[in-house]
Amino acid sequence: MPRPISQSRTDLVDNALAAFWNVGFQAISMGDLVQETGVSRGSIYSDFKGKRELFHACLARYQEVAVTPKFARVEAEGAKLSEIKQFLEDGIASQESFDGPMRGCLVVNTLAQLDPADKETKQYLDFHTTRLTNGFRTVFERENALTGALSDQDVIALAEFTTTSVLGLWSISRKITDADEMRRYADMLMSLISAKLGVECPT
Amino acid sequence: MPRPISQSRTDLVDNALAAFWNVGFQAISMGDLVQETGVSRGSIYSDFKGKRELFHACLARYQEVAVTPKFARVEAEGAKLSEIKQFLEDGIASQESFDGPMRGCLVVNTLAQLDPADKETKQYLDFHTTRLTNGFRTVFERENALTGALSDQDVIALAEFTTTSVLGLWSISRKITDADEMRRYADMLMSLISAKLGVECPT
DNA sequence: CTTGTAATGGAACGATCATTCCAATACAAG
DNA sequence: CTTGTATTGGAATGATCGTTCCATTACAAG
Repeated sequence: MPRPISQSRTDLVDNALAAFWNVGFQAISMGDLVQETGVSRGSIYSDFKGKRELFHACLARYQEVAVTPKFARVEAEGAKLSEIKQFLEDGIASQESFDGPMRGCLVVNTLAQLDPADKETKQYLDFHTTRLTNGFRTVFERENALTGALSDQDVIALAEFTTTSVLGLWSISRKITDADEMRRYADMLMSLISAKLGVECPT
Repeated sequence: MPRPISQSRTDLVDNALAAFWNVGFQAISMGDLVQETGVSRGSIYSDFKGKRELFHACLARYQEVAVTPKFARVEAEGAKLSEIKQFLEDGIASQESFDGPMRGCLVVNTLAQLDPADKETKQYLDFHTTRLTNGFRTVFERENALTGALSDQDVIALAEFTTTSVLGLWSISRKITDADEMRRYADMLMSLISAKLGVECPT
């Protein structure tokens, strides 16, 4: 039965995002995508040039539906270390409650199978890491303004470190079944950052 | 010309390891593997049941040729924080001098595209992370014996954190072109660990 | 109702994949 | 030289892949 209910194309991207996230870009086929999204081959190819372009749309959408809801509080005016702690807890809780395989972070997963020649995909990954680092840095600058414990360079280095370290959390999350191990990681990260900044560790 | 010089099968695994590491398990084909290793299809399939089993042999070999040469000093009797610092610097220098695309760490790459149902491959990844955590933990215990700053639980948590954090370094290394950024990360990690343990940061 | 549009299900295509198979052949052992 | 074995290059297989194409059809606009 062709032409059922005309559905917004947001559905396509949202469902494709879930599929890419759960299974991986390389591992999932266009046939799978047709089934998972409920959108026909013809429609997918009329909206996107191919699998890769659809994936790019999903990477952009990932920021909206997965990153922003959790990270916006860190980017908010006046955010402090407790907002970073909450960001980590949100991510862990979200992974914990997700009914399915450990999917980790789409950006981290993509990073690991990125074709070095694929500059276009790389830009989406750069955006993500830059976003995290900027968010962390602004918070660290705000905290550091009170104590002046760190130089500007050190604040930036601490922000870059935090981003890298968080990527590690999502990397290893794909084989971790115990969310408490992730919480121990988050507590330790907060403890180390607080000590470096010379402020109280949020509880 | 069939049957040239009989080469040890170590060549097969070593060259296959390089191929898996550079290109990735999913992205590389058996045809590529035949070309990269110089071993015929028939021989590969007579030595290994298939692509997956060959990959497992490569994951095991990875420990010998990539991990042990760098991490053994951390696992050595009497190793201290300076050995961990050297381990990080070794990895960064190795990535820096490698002539080719940023390959990162084979274990981290595999983690990101691991089929959750593939318990067999998962064991090789578990081995790696356990190895790192144990190595870090032993060093931290040795350092902590001097100051007694941390509880046994905290020492373990710090070791787990360090492992996770290092995985993050190798994850992001695949898109980093500037080795100095990795060095800043390593310095910050050493600084944070030293502070937590209450000992001098190795220089 | 008529027309135009948008989306359908599914066939078709050429490429590539992992795997199997085998006749041909080089070398070691006798 | 003869035999046995290990390895070869390459054909063959059956499956799956991304992509293209299209007749069909539901719905909105007139």
